Amino acid sequence: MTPEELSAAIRKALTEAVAAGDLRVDVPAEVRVERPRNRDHGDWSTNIALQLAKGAGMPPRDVATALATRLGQVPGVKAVDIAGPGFLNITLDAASAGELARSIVEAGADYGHNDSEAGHVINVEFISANPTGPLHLGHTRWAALGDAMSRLLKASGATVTTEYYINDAGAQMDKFATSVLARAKGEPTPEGGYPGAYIDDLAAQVLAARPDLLELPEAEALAAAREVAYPAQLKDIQDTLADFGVAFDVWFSEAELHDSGAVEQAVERLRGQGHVFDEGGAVWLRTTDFGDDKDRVLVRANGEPTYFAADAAYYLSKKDRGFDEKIYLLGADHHGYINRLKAIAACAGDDKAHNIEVQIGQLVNLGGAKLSKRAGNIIELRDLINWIGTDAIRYSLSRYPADSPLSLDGEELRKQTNDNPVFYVQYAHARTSNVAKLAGEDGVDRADGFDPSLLTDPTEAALLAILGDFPRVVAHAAHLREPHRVARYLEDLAGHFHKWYDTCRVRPMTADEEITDLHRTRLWLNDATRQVLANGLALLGVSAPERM
RNA sequence: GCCCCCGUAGCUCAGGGGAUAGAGCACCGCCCUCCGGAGGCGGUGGCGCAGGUUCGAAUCCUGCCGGGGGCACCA
Repeated sequence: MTPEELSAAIRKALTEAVAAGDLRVDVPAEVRVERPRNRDHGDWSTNIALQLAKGAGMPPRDVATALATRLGQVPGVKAVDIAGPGFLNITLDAASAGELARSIVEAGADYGHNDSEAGHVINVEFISANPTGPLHLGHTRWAALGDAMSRLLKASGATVTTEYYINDAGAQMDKFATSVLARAKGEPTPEGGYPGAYIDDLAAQVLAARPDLLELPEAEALAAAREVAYPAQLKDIQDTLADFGVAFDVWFSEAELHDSGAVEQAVERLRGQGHVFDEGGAVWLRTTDFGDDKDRVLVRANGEPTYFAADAAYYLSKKDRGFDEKIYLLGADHHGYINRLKAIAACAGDDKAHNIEVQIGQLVNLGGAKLSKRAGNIIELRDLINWIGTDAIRYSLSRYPADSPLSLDGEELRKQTNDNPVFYVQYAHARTSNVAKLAGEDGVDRADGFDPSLLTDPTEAALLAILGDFPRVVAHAAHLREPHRVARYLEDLAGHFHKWYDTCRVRPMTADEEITDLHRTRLWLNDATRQVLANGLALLGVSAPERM
């Protein structure tokens, strides 16, 4: 019996109790069952009686009693206890609970997938770093979390497009080209330009591609520098992300928004919506109508569109491309953008509570990292991958919510020990893999038998319960956009597996020992655990090694 | 000044109104004739402060204290 089935059974019991006149309440659409912290409280528990007591005008324990007698009759339910103020603690038959092991193995990589976000068409934009330098630590948190979040939403049935907005227009690109050209000429980095040895590398590439560079007129030289350096830098970003396991569906160019006229069109569309006004020679968007603390300029008095105008055009592009929900994952330094971005949505006629969602990732502090001379005393993602490894970085960043400031220690993350939760989880997966491999060599074959009533050990009930919780965890994490819940779940699961492993042997002890259904059934449970560990790690973009 | 995030064990952090507040590390004890000891079992130790809402608050509200971040016709 899965928790979903149990939840349905409780609803049915409620409906029957109401029909019989034992209770007078509205039956809620959904009844939540949860795994109690304390195993003495059964396999599953629900506080539904406490929640309904007020509406029913009865003491919670009386509501619980009315439900408990009916629930006790349900096949697969072994015991129902009323505890504390009115909790219902439910224990399942071993046979009923154990069926789950087989259904997980049969579902395979699909186990955990659910339809809680079905019908949602979502655009997830993250990182969107300027292509004027390498990715660094500041981008890495959202690289890990944004990618995991997208995977979670897909697994929960949403239609998801991931997108990287390339800020390849405007003053910072001019500064970038100027910096590269200066270094190509052997001149010092201009005031306010981009420092760092990577600029020298780009300058060398420009000179290699355009040996005539230094003879060109200034404007042409600048254009040439940009033509070579920009794609090279963008490719560096793309290659680094590929190595980090992050693949974007769309790389969206800001310059194209300008070149195609989309920015001017956006201004006119917003004007048509009635939220644009002219003042002091500039064109403004009245974002204060929708919660912003001041109105924003779209077109400067000198005729140049602002960055904000491109933001508006970009939002409209997302809207036009059919994305009902637009998720923006931004760094902490962008928190001032929340209100103005939401105001764009509202000015465009959208619902700023539904069509746009902005999340702010707080800063990560990494101890022990060497700063990059190449990029000018920042911590480069490329260096992090080489130093710590993709799995450890992604996992470490994925196990904390984005909105909490975070301090990590690089040397700890390098350790292949328990200081490092990623190894705890991966090790559990490697163990399940090894057990499966050795059991196969022993001649234990799942196909020869499955008798879940044999899974009577308390560690087996606990393991089955947490395995059954996985789809709910995925759905919940997707709904809240909180991938860290999956990581925490995996650590919990790994712990339950290790306890079971220590208590219950899967394989025969000796070659002479007869292979029984107990061996086979435990192998089903081992393999179900392995599957869930693998599925969970996949959602985080972390590998599930068979050997470590 | 105004706005946002965060204050939970010695450290890094979970905990979205419920039962005795959890995990890893650190520290102190145990457990391999047994599938990987990168494991398991036990112990020490905590909700910044003050009010409020509630049958019930780490969780929701208000104020204060402390840490981080943000205010633009920059990008």
